[in-house]
Amino acid sequence: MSEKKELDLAATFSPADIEAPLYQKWLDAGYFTADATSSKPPFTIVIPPPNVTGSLHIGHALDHTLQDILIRMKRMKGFEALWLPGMDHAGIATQNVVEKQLAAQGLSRHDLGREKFVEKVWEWKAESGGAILGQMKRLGDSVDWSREAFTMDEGLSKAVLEIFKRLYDAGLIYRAERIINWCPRCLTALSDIEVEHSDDAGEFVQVRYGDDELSIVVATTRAETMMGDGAVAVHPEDERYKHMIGKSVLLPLVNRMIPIIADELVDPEFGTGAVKVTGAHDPNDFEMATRHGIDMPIIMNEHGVMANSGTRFDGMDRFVARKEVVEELRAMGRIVAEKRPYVHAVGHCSRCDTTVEPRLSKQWFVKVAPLAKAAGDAVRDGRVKIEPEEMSPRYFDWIDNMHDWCISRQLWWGHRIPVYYGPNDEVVVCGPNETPPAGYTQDPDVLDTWFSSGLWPFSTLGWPDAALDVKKFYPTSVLVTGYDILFFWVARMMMLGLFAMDGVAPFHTIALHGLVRDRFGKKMSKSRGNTVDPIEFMDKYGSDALRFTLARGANPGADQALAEEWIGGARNFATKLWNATRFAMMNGANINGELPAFENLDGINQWIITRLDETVAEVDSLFEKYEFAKACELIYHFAWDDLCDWYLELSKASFAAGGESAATSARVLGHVLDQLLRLMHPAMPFITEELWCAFTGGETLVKANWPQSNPAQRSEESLAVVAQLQELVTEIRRFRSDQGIKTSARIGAKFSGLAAAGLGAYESAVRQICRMDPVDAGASANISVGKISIEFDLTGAVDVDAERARLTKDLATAEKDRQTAKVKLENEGFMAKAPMEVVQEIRARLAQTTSDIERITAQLAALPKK
RNA sequence: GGGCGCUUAGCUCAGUGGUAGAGCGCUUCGUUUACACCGAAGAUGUCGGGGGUUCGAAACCCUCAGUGCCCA
Repeated sequence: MSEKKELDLAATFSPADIEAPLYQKWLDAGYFTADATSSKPPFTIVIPPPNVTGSLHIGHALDHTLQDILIRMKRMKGFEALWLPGMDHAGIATQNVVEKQLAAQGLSRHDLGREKFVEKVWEWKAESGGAILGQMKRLGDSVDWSREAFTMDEGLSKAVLEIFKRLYDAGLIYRAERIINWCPRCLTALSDIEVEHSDDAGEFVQVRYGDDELSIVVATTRAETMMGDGAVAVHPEDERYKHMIGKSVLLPLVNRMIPIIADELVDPEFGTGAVKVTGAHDPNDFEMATRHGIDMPIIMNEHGVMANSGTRFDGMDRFVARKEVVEELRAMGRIVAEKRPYVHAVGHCSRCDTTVEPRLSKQWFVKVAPLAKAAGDAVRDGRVKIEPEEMSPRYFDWIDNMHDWCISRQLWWGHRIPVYYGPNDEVVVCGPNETPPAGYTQDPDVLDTWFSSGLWPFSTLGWPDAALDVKKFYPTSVLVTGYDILFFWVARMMMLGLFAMDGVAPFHTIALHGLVRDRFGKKMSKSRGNTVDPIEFMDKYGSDALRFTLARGANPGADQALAEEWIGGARNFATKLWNATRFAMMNGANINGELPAFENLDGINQWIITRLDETVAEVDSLFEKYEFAKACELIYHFAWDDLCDWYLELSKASFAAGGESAATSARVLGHVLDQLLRLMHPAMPFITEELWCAFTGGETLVKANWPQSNPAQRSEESLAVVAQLQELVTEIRRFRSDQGIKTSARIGAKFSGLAAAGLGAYESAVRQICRMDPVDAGASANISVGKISIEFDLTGAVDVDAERARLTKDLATAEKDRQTAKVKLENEGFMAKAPMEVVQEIRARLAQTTSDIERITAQLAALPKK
């Protein structure tokens, strides 16, 4: 006998009451702490480290939810699951924030000095980083806090020194004078990828260089840089200019003679076909100037202010100078044509949006060719898979065409470059535990943040020391991140990981998700004012609801839209589950003892177990394929439709009957609920834990076994039985609805043909769900469903018109379907070429619709005439 | 300029050859001791346009038109 449990579950699920205590329970129990000495197979995810000065936005919530789903599932599957949390020091961004704080007090970092300033940044890191940790806990992230890492930690900094030294020794790091992207506001070099191009309105002017003797018209968008011109270049085959090649022209304003050179890089179709060559301020010009040995005077200072040009423009901002230069040239009659606005691509600093100034400068670079080749090959030969695969062309485009990587930054916050210069320009690179010779001074610059985050999958595990963690958990299993940082971060980890770890890639799968957008699919941005706060949503609907909404929208590599009411929908789902569990507990659902033998169960019980098994198998396979949206969709429909709408309703008669039938249903329901809660736990950890513990008395779902499919416990027949029951019940409900009979009203009805249809055993279930009492005679209306007919004893008048309208509509549908099937079967091509099972299906459809038509026609005829 | 996507119900999106789907929204009815954060019933689509392949196309091919992203 099943005993009824005392219910200690409130009628409505209140996330706020359970979430924080449950998270604390998990922490106290140490469930998330991975054991490097375990014999279990490892499953590792390193978190994409959020920027320490930021806060988690909705995109992080998505990213973390997906990782937590994988980690929790693998942990339940018996893996030694490690989800390693941490943060990134985010050089420029963080330094900017702290400098802004200082500026509010009227101070600059130079007022403090390097050491004091860095101290300040650490203080800010402690404050800001703490907020992020709190947010992660709210989300329920099952990360191993004992291994929390920060890119500026001692161990991770050691990894930076080690890898720098190794790369340098391998000839893959070098120092050179090159054109780099310079941000005149951040006062630092930037890598290509930290520059964002946008189409801006500029100007395009054609300027006559030269004098009476020889002149040539060049086209430019940056007139102010003419002070730094070293030559004029034309295409070698350009007939217009061929005769000028090798001669010199007068550079106006500066009054210097510069040569006319020929270079294939010049596009004769563009502008006038003649371009100025400003080697120190343009990457293409730099290439040409280098090839031809042309002077490259630097005519701007680090702030983007004209300097050392020897003209009156010195001291002017570059944009002011541009205007003034054009004005003066115009006054001189040297402007041949002007186009304004001229829309062209202009680079901006990705951190502060200042227009980037290409600048000749001595910097440290990583020679990427061999690293990028290895990183590309790892994906090409299948050692690393990109999910979804359609994203890999982007990866190849990027990695196969990468320029050398400028890694020095003129900042104070970051890993200081471990290079020391001697009195005679000797260069010494120091690895960990190495000290430079006396009298050497260290390079003042720091390294690009991505240099250290590129080491993340192994620096966090204790590398370069022979740490237990590296052995156990490297390579990591899967990297989950947004496609927007495929180049920034993922490519870097691939290159540095393969280099440092002897060709072993840092992960076997890169699972990419998309961006979270607003309800209309528009990108979220502060300027649009359509950003949302994940914490606010968690406060209102609970973490589980937010997580489920995000996971349910996460199709691989695709952006997803998000609207608040959809989170409300997920909250409703949580409440539904809550109440289903309450119902189950009220009716004695349990997991005590063996499940009754499958073959002894009735169709309804077999059916729900079959459906459960199908769902378990499919959800498992979908999660393994990073198909989060589809997996969640299946869970949702199994729980709500199959379990709540049908199984619970169909079982009510059984529970009401008591005795053995109630006991069996209680045991089956207990099993299904137990397994379902396990299956849902990775996506909705809080509510499932709360319900499961209350219901089973168990300790935790975190460490519970993941449901396993058992195809032996499936019955095709039960699927057919319940499909028939559903059709029957739906037809009766439709009749009741059409007749305006309240759902709550009990009516008399008599079945015939139930046994013949194989549903004899389920009469009480149908009566319960349709609220129909047995009655012998006195039928005032009847309907039929297949071979079954139901006579209703309606006290009031039957609404004949409503009934006729419905039957007429059904008849039309059936006739249309029958016609479609008939046309197909009469089509010789179809009969000759369509596969057997398709033909069979259409034949069955023809038979079905034919009998439907007969039945409906008879019912219509039996209706009282008006 | 190059590359990659997308266009399916009012909105956001699934759906890779066999009678068009989901969530939210909408209409009607309803407090039946799990649940009104609910239940039942219902309406809604020339699957962007045009060609082609096929017995059969939302799906495959071509083309046009919109639109988004990445790179230059």
